[in-house]
Amino acid sequence: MAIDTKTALLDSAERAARTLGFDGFSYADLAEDVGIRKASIHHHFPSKANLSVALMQRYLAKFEAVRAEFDANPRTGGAHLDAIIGNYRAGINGGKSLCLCVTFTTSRDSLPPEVADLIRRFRIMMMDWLEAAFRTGQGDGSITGVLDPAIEAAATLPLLEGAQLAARTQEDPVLFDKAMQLLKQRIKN
Amino acid sequence: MAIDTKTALLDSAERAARTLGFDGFSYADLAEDVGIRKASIHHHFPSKANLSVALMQRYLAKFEAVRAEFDANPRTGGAHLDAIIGNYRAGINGGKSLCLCVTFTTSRDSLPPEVADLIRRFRIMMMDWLEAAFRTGQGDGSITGVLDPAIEAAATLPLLEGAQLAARTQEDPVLFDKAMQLLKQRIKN
DNA sequence: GTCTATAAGTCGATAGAC
DNA sequence: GTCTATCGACTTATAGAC
Repeated sequence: MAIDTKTALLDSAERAARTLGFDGFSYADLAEDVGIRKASIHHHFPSKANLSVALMQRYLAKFEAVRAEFDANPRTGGAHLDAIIGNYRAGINGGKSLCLCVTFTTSRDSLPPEVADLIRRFRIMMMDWLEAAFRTGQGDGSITGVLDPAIEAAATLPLLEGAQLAARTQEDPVLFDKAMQLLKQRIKN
Repeated sequence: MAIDTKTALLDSAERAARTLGFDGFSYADLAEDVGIRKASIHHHFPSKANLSVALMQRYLAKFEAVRAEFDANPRTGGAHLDAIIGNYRAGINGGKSLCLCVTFTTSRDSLPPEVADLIRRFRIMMMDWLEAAFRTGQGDGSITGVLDPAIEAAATLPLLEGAQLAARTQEDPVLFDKAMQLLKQRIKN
């Protein structure tokens, strides 16, 4: 899957962080998973704090790209909202995984301030995408009952993250779907 | 504040877990906070796994009592929903803290299965309270736009937990309030 | 019930050879 | 860029005196 060692390490660390939390895995775990010695990891990521920043940078960049690609063609607001929900649904991985923002938030104080800032930027980006989706959906009729797109977005991002948590508590993606049911009913594509 | 050492340890551990995550504090931290030696903690809680179960048991019992007390007198559905939102709002502690269920969920796999079961019971209790609130509010007109109380509850619990996360990301309780704005607008007390 | 002392292991991180 | 070897700090946990 991974072309180079650095990418393999990021992949392994992201998987571990989203499943066990950032304090729940060690360089020894990564070393075993990737197949190198743990001292070698320090060549790519001098410190674990450094690794946490790299993880969050890549995560933000990935979802900025996802959004940009989806924005390339014109869509209904409902289609945008559906796509965002789909991304969060895919992120739970059968109820075993959470958004990196969620796991990092629980250990916020042990992480470098740069991570908190990247999470803030991720949330602004996602909130902006959601607000645009609701505004478009309000205009084209693809989302019902929209009064204020900004207020809708401010409620929807927490709902998406909370729905991932719900699924994770019982390792059951159905709990994610139940949490999203009310919102999904409002999409008329 | 705490009468006995065991309670003081539970208080300290709960504060630490909700702020730093369960993997983010050690017996040494508790010892310093409570003012005893770390070996003495093992007399009250033989292992850290044991402590995690005790924390979750007390947390569940506390909120079952909160609900029972609030249920003692008849109220509108809107008043119930308001009370639940108020409890979660109080739990964020200025944006520094999360619900124990949320922090424990991120380190789910490192905790004893009993904890996962207690979280499940906590969620069932809270979901039941929410559903009753929406059902009552549907009947007495204190909550607008309720079609299916069960579906509303399934979306609201994740929203409450997600709103806590939002506030925690930037240590700003206003983000909790913004997340709850849409729901709060529907309460007509 | 709290203490001192200590075990046995893991943690992130470094030095230096290849 | 990966390795072996090792460091010092920290982790949970135990034994046994008081």
